[in-house]
Amino acid sequence: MSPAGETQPDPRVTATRSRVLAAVSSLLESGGPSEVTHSSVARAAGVGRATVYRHWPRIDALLADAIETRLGVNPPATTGDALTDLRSMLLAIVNGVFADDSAVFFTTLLIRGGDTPQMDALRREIIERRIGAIRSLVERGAVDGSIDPTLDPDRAVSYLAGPIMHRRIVLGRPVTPDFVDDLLLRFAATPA
Amino acid sequence: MSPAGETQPDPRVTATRSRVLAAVSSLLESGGPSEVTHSSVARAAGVGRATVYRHWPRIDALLADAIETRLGVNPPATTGDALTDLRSMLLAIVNGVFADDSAVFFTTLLIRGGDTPQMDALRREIIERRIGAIRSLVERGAVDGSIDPTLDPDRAVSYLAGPIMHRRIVLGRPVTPDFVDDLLLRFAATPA
DNA sequence: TCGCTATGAGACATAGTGTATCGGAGAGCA
DNA sequence: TGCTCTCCGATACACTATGTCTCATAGCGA
Repeated sequence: MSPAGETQPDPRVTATRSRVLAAVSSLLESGGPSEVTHSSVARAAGVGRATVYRHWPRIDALLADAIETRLGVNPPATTGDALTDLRSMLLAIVNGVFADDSAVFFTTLLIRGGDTPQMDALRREIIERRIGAIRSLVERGAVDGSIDPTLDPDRAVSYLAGPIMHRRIVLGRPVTPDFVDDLLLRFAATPA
Repeated sequence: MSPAGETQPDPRVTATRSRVLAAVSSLLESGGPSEVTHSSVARAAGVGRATVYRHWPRIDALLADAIETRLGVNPPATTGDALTDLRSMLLAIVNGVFADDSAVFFTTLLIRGGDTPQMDALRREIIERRIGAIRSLVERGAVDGSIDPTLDPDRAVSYLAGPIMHRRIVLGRPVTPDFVDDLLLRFAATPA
């Protein structure tokens, strides 16, 4: 018998779900959110159109699920001093949310964020998770002395994530570790 | 007779054009780019559907025109030293591209930027105009001594515009003059 | 093996899209 | 004022997309 209350999901369901979500990812990357429709997704996934409607009656939910599976994970590191941790945190963000093929997911989240409660909740959650992490590191750094104590944690978030986002999404140029280091040196590190 | 070669535009054309573009702006603000269709625009503008198709056979062109009329103007100031000018430039950007009711236009430009050559050209032009202005001010400031000479003009653009964009679009919080001042002090001003 | 559930295929009404046509109203000019 | 030309709105049309429903089939768990 399966563990009490925990029913094993039907492998057919998980199979179609992953096939569909993979198709959504692919469509989102190649053509943006406007290309993601029930029909196009069904065609791309090799799945019946009615099946897509069954699982995700609304497009928002479909987009939200696809975005979540892509941007959901975010492994923060907690070793060393706060500045070092902040550095690896920012690099993780660069290679995660702002990675070449993930940027569309993030901008979609931003622009479609207010469309539906589910989407809005996802937007808040994904953003807040990163914001909170940066914020607490800045606060810790003010104590252990590795980060400028006059830096307002609330603004620091924009100071640090903003330039990365701008360079990647507005300018469409790569964000190198050197960029992040210079950013930290100018903004966050304790002045000599 | 009208001036050689320059024919005065038909007032009917300019009238419908402005009515339609106003409707697009309104739809874009209230519901985002996905709400902007030939039908919805025609309905909102009180104009025949065929008329919209006549002027803008493609939606991209319609969006591009609406975005251009909104974000097209950008009055830069050139008095005082470079840092002062940079400050007023950033404040102009805050009250222009990133103003409450203009932010959608900018994000639309970002996400739909690659859709069509016209849209892409507009995106480049609008961004480059601001980028170029900031860049040249930073270069000037390195000479007149008001801006940190070790600041790479290329990166300065992201350092300055990024945080503003992040605070406004990602966090959805207001960008005050004080925010800009602190930003300039930390990033651009010559270290004491 | 057997019930149960998810799926694919298709039917269906409805709504939206893009194009073409046509009469009427307004602009420009003498 | 009267004339011509252009633009507009309305309508028709073929076509595609959307959302819902039904039903036979195949794979699942026991």
